Amino acid sequence: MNKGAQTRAAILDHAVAIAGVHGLAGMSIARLAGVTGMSKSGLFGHFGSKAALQRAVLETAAEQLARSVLGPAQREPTGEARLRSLFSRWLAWIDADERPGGCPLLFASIELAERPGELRDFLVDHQEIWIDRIRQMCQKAVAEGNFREGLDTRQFAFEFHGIGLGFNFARRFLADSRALTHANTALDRLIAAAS
Amino acid sequence: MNKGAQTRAAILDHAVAIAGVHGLAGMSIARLAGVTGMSKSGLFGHFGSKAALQRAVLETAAEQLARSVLGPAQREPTGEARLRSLFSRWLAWIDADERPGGCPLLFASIELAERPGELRDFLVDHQEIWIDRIRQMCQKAVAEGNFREGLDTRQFAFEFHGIGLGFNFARRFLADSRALTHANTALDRLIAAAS
DNA sequence: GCTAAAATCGCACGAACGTTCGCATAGTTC
DNA sequence: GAACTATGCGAACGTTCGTGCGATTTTAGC
Repeated sequence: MNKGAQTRAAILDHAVAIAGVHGLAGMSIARLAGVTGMSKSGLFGHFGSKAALQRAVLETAAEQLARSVLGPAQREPTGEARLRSLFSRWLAWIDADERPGGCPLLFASIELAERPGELRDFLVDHQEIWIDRIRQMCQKAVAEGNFREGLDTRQFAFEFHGIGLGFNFARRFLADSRALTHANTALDRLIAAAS
Repeated sequence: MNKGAQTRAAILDHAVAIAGVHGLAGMSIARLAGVTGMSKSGLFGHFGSKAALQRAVLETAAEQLARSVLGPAQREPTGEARLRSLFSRWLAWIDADERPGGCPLLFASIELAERPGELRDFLVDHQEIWIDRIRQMCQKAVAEGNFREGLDTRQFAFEFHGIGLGFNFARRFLADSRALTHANTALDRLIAAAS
């Protein structure tokens, strides 16, 4: 890896963390330069614009999510087991200490919900794909007989997603120690109703 | 009402809307002055600091929520009916056109999740009370025999809240037309399991 | 080890930010 | 209507924002 690419990756690691705390808009180049030990202009040169930096942050976060949540889950056996694996890895990703603010993509989605533009489009695409992945896994569980025939898989994905959002809120904002138990219980109930 | 209080209220109405789109940090005094037709300094004088303005915005939003969601629900008969009323009014509040960005308190909670301070404390208090209200209504439904004895009311409140978050996300961010149906189905399932 | 390219820096810019101030005007009270 | 206060404005402050540019250092290929 080039020196440039190397530096760029290091910058983005810090940037994801900052964006998780202060949001994409609150992630200023001066602050980012401070924590990376670079000059503003030196850092800026890697991206060319603030928007490009924000875009790179979202792409980095999406890659990290794919690598540490979706990827491992897809190596599990299909059906209910894979769904459960995805769920627990997703919660762990949200709760990870090294990434303050929980899931940066969730934060950015709320932040940009009413602000049309390239960044928002990227996020909508990502989140729609994410929810559809859940639906597909659910569909697979139906096909394999884990879940009952005729199950509304879209409804399942909606509720699955809602539990994750509730966990993100309870854990990161309210610092509720019971959040994990509640989320797991909710998933058990969801799966039981689907079986 | 004084001229001052009147103007202040008008400012805050606009401020809640702007905060719902751009967040508390992105709600600049210049922008707010623009939509209210005032000068920056004239507007600023009503609050004395940006932080005080932000605080007033949160208090205004909390009052609006209490007036249009919690209050009416508490005039319904207790038990399951009141919970259902609270739920549908909550969804309507999230989906209201005149308040872009959904629930401004939800947005602010995510925004300030990792930024300790007076504003965050206010929000944590508010959200804990909100979730506890759900729990209390659930408890009442148990006492009245709508719900089964021994029901975990905290768990119920967690799931109830998660459905609302899922609806907020699907409706405001993904613009999913099926969100309302999904949320209502999820609530039915939650209540059926509690009965 | 030389050289071209890439990376980084210091510096400066215009714009927007929150905030302050003195002054005019509008509202309220008698 | 006079006296007083509350309200609002315009101009300016110092700071921070994203961005551009020329100079300088570091890296990579021969």
